[in-house]
Amino acid sequence: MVIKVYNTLTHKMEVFEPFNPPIIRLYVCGPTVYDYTHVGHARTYVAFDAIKRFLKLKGFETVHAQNITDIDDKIIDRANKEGVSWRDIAEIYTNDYLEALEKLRIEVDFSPKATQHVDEMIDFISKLIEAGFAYESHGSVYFNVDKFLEYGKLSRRTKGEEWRQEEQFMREKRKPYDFVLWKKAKPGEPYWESPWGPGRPGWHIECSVMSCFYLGTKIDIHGGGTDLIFPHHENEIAQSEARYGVKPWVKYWLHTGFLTIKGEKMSKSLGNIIPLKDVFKEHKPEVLRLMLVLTHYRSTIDFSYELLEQYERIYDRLRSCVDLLIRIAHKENLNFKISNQDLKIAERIDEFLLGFIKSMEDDFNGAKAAPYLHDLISISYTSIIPSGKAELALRALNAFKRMNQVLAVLDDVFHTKGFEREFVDKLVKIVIDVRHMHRARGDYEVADKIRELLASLGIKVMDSKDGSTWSYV
RNA sequence: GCCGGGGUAGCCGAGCGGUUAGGCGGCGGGCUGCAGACCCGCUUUACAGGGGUUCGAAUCCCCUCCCCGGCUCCA
Repeated sequence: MVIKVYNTLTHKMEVFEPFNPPIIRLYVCGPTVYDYTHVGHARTYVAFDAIKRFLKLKGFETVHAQNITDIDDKIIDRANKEGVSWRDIAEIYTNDYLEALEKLRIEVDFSPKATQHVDEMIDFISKLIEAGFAYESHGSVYFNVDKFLEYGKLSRRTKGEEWRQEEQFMREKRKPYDFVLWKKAKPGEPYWESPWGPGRPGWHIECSVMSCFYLGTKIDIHGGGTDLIFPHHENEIAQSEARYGVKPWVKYWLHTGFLTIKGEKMSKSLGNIIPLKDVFKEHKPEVLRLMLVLTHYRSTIDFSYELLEQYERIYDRLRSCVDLLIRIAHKENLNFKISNQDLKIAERIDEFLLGFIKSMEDDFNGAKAAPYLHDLISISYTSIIPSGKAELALRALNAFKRMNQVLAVLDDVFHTKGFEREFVDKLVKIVIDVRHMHRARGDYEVADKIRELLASLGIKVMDSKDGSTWSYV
């Protein structure tokens, strides 16, 4: 089955055909580390992580690079304001970012830092000057946009007036829309030595340099938030295609929709930025991740804690369901005797898995895939768990595992070691049995106390006429 | 102003020419010592407004209204 993707470059849905299958080279524009990572960042990074995980599920091999911009005007400004070195600022927020990736189960193969690739950037810029695509002026270097005839093809801006950028350097630039590749250092600013004197790299150049350095000049997917289309990605294309003469340098440009707060974009001036560390105080990272993966990556998400709490319930239901299935699957009554009715259930499980995968094949549409996850949960509760049949539980678990390759919110449930799980099972069963003795004799005070104590360990006990079941909260 | 993305039942949100997607919430019921979880039923034949094309439109075309984003830095 083919995968379809929406390409910002062509504004169309296209059949996904990587340059050199089964390898897929993926570059995602990472953060400038001058402040805490926020939910908007998470949206983009989780979206691309899910896309990558889905491609892996489909049998592709992926190489994923996501840069860290650790030198930039904003970092310098912040350092000056706080009276600390720019390196300290970069380090604090780099750590915050890496921690966020880990919590959200985002796996990146390369996290290159701009400051570690300054030599390559200087070389890249020199080559652009040699080829006539860039010029030195007053100790800075600018890209000569007029020389790159296809400028504007990604953002579909055709008029020069729409390209204005970095206007404060108008005295040095030939055209208002030329952009800086190398920025001359002012006194007191951090700098690196270069053929044009002390300075630091411009913002756009690092992504061109690092993506080509780690992934080569034929990149399958390049992504980021929609706000990066212009000027950042437009400039990256100009730099890279001018430098290497390759076309297209990137085959598929993918952009994530915004995450807004009460309908408005997060911004410093509105003061509505929600840092991840705040979200994680009360909510599990997996809940946020589940919400983000089950929303289409291009649509706007109007974030609210109420919305997140909806997914919290879904997450709890999912977890309990899988947990119960695992316990059934571990029973020793496997005989693979399956009735016709069981077979029908098994077929439906397969249908749900297939539906999930097909939905993801359609431009990684997590929102379209979500109902199949719900169907799988539902059939587990209505048919599989009550039946207590390990054969069916195993089949459902297999489907959940596949879905989880993309979702990545159940890793801890699946990774609990067999022995450990068995031991905990037996231990909890003993406690529950003891509680039953109290219940049988009507001593509900002790029974409730036991239930309460188990709950404090994250173990939820549920009584029914067939005895008690339990699961992790 | 220009360029994008949208407006779908209380809320979130798929579908994008023909089988009442799904979830969340609410209400009622079942189960239960209580509670929770879970199950069943209802809320649900909804698609901004107007016109057109069609045997048939939430889906295509035209007009209007409204919301959000981008157009110096931003995931």
